[in-house]
Amino acid sequence: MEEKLQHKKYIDLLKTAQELFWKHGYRRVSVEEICRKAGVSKMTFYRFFPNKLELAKTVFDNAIDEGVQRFRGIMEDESSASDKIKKVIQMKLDGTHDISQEFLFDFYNCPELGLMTYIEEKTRNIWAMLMEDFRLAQQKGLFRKDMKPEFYFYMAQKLGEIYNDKQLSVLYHNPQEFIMEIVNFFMYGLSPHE
Amino acid sequence: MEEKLQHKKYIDLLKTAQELFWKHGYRRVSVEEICRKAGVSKMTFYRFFPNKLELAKTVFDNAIDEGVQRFRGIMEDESSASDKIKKVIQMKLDGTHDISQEFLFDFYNCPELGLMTYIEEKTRNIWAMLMEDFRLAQQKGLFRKDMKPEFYFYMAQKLGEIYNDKQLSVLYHNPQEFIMEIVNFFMYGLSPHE
DNA sequence: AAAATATTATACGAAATTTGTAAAATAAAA
DNA sequence: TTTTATTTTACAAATTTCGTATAATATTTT
Repeated sequence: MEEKLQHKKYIDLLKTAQELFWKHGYRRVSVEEICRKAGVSKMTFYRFFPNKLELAKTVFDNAIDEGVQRFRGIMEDESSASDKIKKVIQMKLDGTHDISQEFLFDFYNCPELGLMTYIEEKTRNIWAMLMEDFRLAQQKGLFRKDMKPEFYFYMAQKLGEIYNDKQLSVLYHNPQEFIMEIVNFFMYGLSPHE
Repeated sequence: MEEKLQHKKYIDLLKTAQELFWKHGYRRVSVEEICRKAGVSKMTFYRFFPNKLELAKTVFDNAIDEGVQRFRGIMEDESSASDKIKKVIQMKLDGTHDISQEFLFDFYNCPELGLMTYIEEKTRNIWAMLMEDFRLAQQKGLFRKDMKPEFYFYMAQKLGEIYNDKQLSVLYHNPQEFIMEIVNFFMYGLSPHE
């Protein structure tokens, strides 16, 4: 039974944990709560994970992997460059796939040592990987060439924060309108289009 | 200093508490967290509220009062009957003003005794009050007369649940579209309009 | 400035929650 | 049946949270 991924209970635990962590962060969620909601006993939990922290790391890793996969999927499909950007942005704003701020905050500010370096290292690797992907797409002519990839990702990162800004969001009648404003600014800057 | 409402700190505590309770429910939020976020020391907290539970009750009461006030505001303004209904529905779907499910769940399932009866009693009173308001508006010809007020409120109550149904929501491209579908169904049933 | 008041910082014991483990009881599979 | 997987229950240790007491600091009032 070395292959944990085969076990339904293992999958259930991961899913439930992500759901709760995404919503409430790391510290607000207890192991027992996860077990209860996933319909798994605490004992089997501890057969799959040595402790709560390792569970969180696994959830974190999987989320990153899935994110990278999605990103590549978007990059490799047939759509136009602007569509690609839109899709990436919408993925970020969606929230269910991207890593939740709530979770990241707890995860990062956890007194347990080694977590910050863990996240930083992981992030650095992903960062380099995505950067390379972007550079390739750029060479193929998908994106403006006079733009540093780092800047693109930095701005994409900022979108989440902007989107969560209450002060700004009240200016729009609904979330969709707000998203489109952000996307459009990101796509066309201040210049008119079409 | 009998008038607590005059104190800025008191207001800050209530606001912060509601924000956190609404998001994470009752049990996940600690007094210290509220104090920290509100920028108030724990001591002053306990000068305003005897304990966490009383704070929650106050938050709850205020939310209900504000809800009733909003409802009456909508009822008394100049707009058409259909606009009134739309506004009430949108208020319910908005979520920031309405009482959060997360909070209500914890609040209700709390082991502390007397809470359920507390909520039930409070709810019963509000219910009667709103019912009377609705009946009056109905007499003035604002709403269809062959409809029981109770049914109207029951359906309005159900809207929240429907709106939160994931299975249904994926059928729509964005939340706004989904809301409009619900509103329209509520407004016109199956018959075409305009 | 001095006195009175409001607020915070810190420390603390008691209660409650959470963690991770152990052993016995059930259920499922070989 | 025997083996394996899972749950239930109980538990000690660690952590968190609650609510209070006391001393220190800031703010207002006189």
